[in-house]
Amino acid sequence: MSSDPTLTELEGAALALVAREQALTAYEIKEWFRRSPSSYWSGSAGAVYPLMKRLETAGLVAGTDESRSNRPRRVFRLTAPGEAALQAWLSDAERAADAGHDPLRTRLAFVAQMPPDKAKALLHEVLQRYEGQTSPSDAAGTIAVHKSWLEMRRTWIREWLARLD
Amino acid sequence: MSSDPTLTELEGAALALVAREQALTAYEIKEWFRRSPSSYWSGSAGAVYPLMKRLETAGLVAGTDESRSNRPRRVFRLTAPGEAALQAWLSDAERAADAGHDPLRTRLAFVAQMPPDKAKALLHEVLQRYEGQTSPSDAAGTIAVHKSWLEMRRTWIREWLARLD
DNA sequence: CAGAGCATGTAAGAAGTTACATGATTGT
DNA sequence: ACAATCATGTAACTTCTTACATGCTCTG
Repeated sequence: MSSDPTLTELEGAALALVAREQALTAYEIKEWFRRSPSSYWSGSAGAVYPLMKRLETAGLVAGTDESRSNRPRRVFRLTAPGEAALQAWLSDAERAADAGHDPLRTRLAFVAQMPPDKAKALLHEVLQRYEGQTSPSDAAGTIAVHKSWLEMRRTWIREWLARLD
Repeated sequence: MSSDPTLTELEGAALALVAREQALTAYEIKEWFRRSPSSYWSGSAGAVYPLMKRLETAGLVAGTDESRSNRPRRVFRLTAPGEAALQAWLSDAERAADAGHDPLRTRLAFVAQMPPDKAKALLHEVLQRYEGQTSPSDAAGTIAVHKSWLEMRRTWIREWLARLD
């Protein structure tokens, strides 16, 4: 940001959330990030409140004060420039094709530095942790993506377990 | 870091690289990160040189000055505590099970906010970009992981293309 | 009506990015 | 010998994290 129209991943996701729900407070957006299964979206107040201020300054969201008592309550809605920026961010194929950050993939890249039984134990434990995931209550589309992603990962891990034998 | 033994992902990967190659300079590590297919590992000097200094201060690598002329040249090797820290980092199942950061997954989570033809176009372009990837010259294990990861992703994307029809 | 925890922030610090500086080395 | 680029950093800035402050609102 900072007068550059390119959104960070956090900013883009926040914008997409506001678009989906029509109207959200910074707190609600923060909570969504916090509940997400990735620690990349840590959902800290120190990240989200300033982020929404940046988006508002950039004119991508409009905040209205909807306090119903003395406590301030700022509700954000998407603006027309915000909708355009969101579409550009969503359809950015270069970003979408990036390999991102994948702690398991990184460790597999160095699996030769581990004793084989430790490597297999690691993969088994990751599988178990995948099982233990409770699907967070969220929009149906988000849940479907996470479910199919988990399924893909399980297949991938089983393939590597077989390869390590 | 900062006297805490828990390594960041960048630190762990740097340590694993040093372990794999026996002896590396900060420059060589930086270049490895830069060539990686993920922009998460941007491979900037401003990240890697201070990082290696941190690892050395923490006693996880030992740097020796191997200048052969006036130019300084610092070569890092793994220490015994470094080996222990590396093994702990590699077999950290909690980190490995984290969903990490995945730009495509994030966009799919908000695919309902996109016009369907735009969504399909995005997935097709990501597939094309995957094709265009030249396998970076690196250790065989790293290449194998990236190849199988790409294959998994292609399958996943084709599944979503079918679902969007 | 007292305590828990909800909601809105801010402050200090960590870790990364881009951009620059500077000297060494290499190719022509 | 000159230019390109390799290699080693450093400086300023951005963004995120952790930790705190503060007042509101709900529940027993």
